Amino acid sequence: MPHDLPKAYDPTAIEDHWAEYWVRENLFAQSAPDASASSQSFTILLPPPNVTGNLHMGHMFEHAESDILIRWRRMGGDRVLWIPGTDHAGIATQMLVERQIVIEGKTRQQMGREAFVERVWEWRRHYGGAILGQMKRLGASVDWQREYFTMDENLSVAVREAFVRLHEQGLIYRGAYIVNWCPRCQTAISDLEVVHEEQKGHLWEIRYPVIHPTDEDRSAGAPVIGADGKDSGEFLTVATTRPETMLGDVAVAIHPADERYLHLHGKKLRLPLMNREIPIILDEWVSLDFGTGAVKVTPAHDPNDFALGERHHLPSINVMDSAGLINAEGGAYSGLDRYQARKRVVADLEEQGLLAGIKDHTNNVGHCDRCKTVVEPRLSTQWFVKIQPLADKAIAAVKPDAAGNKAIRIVPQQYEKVYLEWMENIHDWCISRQLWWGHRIPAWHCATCHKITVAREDPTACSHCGSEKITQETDVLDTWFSSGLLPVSVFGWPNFAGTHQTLGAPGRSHLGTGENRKDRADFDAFYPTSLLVTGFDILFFWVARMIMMGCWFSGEVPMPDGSPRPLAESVPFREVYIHALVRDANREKMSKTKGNVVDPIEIVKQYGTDAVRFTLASMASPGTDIAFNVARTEGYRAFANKIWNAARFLFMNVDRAAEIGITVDPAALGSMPVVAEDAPLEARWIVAELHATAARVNQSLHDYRFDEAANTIYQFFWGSFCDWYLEIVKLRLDFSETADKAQTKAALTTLVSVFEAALRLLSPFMPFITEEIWYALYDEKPPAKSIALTQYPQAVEAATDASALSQMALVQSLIVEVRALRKEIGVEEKASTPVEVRIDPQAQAVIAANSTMVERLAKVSELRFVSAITAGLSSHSTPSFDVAVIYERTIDVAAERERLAKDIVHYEKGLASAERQLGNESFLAKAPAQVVEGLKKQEAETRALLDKARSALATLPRN
RNA sequence: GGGCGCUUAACUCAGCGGUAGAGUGCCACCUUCACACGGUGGAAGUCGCAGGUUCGAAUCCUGCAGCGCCCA
Repeated sequence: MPHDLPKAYDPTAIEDHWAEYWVRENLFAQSAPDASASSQSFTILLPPPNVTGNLHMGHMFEHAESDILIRWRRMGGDRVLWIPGTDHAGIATQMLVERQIVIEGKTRQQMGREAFVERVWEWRRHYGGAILGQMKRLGASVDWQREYFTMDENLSVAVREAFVRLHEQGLIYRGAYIVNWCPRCQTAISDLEVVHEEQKGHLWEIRYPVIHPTDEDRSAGAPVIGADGKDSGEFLTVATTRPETMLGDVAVAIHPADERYLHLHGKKLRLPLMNREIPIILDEWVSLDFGTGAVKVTPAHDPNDFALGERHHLPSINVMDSAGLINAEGGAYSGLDRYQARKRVVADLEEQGLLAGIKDHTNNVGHCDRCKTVVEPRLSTQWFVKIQPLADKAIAAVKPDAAGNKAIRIVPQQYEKVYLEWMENIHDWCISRQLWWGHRIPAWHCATCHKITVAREDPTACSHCGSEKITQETDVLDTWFSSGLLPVSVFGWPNFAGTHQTLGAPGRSHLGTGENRKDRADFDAFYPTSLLVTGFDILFFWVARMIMMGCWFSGEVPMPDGSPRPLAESVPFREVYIHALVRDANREKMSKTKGNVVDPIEIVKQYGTDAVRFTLASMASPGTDIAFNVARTEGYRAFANKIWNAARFLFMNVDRAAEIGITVDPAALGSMPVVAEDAPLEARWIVAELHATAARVNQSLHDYRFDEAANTIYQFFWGSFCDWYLEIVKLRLDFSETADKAQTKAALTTLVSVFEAALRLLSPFMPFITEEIWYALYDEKPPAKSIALTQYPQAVEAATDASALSQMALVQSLIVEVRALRKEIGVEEKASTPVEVRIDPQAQAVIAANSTMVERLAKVSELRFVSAITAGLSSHSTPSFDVAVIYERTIDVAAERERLAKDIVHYEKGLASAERQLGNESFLAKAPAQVVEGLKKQEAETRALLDKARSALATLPRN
């Protein structure tokens, strides 16, 4: 029998083996069921990690939680599917490869688009998706056969179909707007890719000379305050944090009600440095309090100014090129970098006496999330999705309906508000990126009629004028455009029948052929997915986009029976579980710059995957970030070791039993253990505890309380099973000639079956060690290919043995008191002593029936039941009994006196509190009866204990 | 500026209306034939502060202080 396990558990010795085995055997692959299948499906789509990324603690945490849920559901009998994959991460990947080729002395421009993209593919084939390899090592029970990549052919088809369809629906437009522009990456980026950081800067106050009205103005009836074309000698002072943008100013705005400037209504200003006349405009958006109350308007370089410009029909003057250099529109400053230009502009203004002041000012400066370059708001032509129609559905999906039902439940619920807040204030989505790596926009510009052709198949001629002079749009789509589609695209959309038609004609007849049904079998079986597990920082990234796009496009796919798909069935997932953030031991956010990043793989190497998973699970309480501390992991490595050694103990006994012909019936394993009514107390107790534990764990997991579930199992395994049950069962495992073989066999059966069930209970949390021991338990010939494919323990109501629980509690209490007494009076560890016990008859029967337990676990040589404690130097009292240890040794009277005095204070306090409440009529009148009863009982018990402690103190010898 | 969260034993966190809990750490003793990644026992908290509601508050409400996050 290969039961000879090493004395200490070494995770590194087994984990690689099982990780490889699980992948090799494709144990977690899942296919669409045939029509007769009755099991419920439980599906999770992995929020796609960045293909350039490496696994960090946050991933490991997210994957641990997902895997626990997935393994738990799988063992619970659901048809489980967890789909892994990666995101092509446009900017990040392009940057990474660009850096590589720079080292080789090349630029992507030199290489050309096609060669560069091929180079990126090459990179991705060799190095991409390191995270997935790490997931394999960590045992994530995903279906590797379904691994996706957002640039895959089938997913690209989905992206193209989605774009074309939105375009057909009038929801995609192209226009010039202010976008966040990264001068380093040379592309537009989304609001969410901009990281704001507070920076100390300045607020420059600049005087703009007020000029006299021209003839033209005068003829229009404007007030006259001086000679034509000359400065009036008056200035309007504006405040700005970016003085260089004044080169592109087209107006200055003031609040119409601002009394300081009433006389300037209708006037013009001369823009310093550029000598351009610009109007003073009135707009209520201007804040009276900020700066001077006058705002320079630069529509091409600020989103608010752009909006102002639109309202007031002002031109936009773009003074900067894509690299952040001042262009020809910037006159004398042309060619300067934006910061050089800032210095020069300020210096020149000062020289001309137009700088009114410089104030310190802390402002939030946007940086590119990828390269940390300061983002420049820039006017450029981009592609947008008109988001409101999509957002409306996405709001409806999360908001409770009239009956209080939600198509998507967000857990914890507080994030629902955050989501709705964001979704209700959403802006049109800029989906174009000036990159080469990504899904190229399927639009063609016509050189003849200048119109745009958008098509599913690459066109050869303009759809408007037929000209063949067409060129494809160079921009690619935002990565999230493709990741947002994943919930539908991974299940085959739109590559099944009934989707190549426009809205308004949802097919019902497309399901007629068997082939079509097969095409969409995955979709029918797994959409909507059950759950998305992700961090709150992703709420607006994938979660929001998946909901918008999932609802939009799946809504067009009829239900399997041909009926229209309701909202509740068109959502991409039914629940979103938002997990906490993992921080370092000092609660600091982990970051490369701070150097406090904990590499999960390193920790795993030291402590084992199971211990790290268990740490993460046990700390995953809702609403609190995890301060990852290896001290906890050390504790759970010890836990793994404890289980390991419990297994060794078990195997040792199984082997010894086998020698005298006692074996455990395999039929006793694999389900929930039950026990005969006349079985020994510890057997009835441990089985009852197991059922209670299973019930609690299932409930906790159902509530996403990973911490409760983990701690419950920990308590059971270590506290109940190892500390008590194993110690007691040693009494029953008699392998001698004279042994009662039936008793030994029964004990062994309970021992093994409870342990086996406990392994299954623990398996989702610690898949490696449980797999290893489970195989050993079955002598390497288990009834399934993996413990992960067995049944999860489910509590049976009838197994709730309250009397076993209370009787065992009594026995445990007596043992604990005797042990404490022995310590107090200094009994040597090895010595056994008689004890006196004063106890009521009913409880005495319980103790008497289990006397061997007490004798063995408390080192008692003789149990003497008495009507009052008569012997012994020291006694302990509990509400159930008094107990004294008989031992001939002088006790430390002073210490004993101190202990008793302390007890007395404690009891007095408790008694006073109880009496105060019981003396309160309104308490008696208003508190529930059971609370009053409980308090009365407690009062009586405390009083008795107090009396006993007092008399014990009085009888102590004087010294 | 708007919103959210946190403050409980030395540390990390549960508990969220009925006389304070866990893990780690700490102290003492113990190498007992599963385990020293162990066993046994023990010490340790006026539950951030101030009001209020309640028979009763760590738990509900209000204010304050400190810490953190998100959005603008």
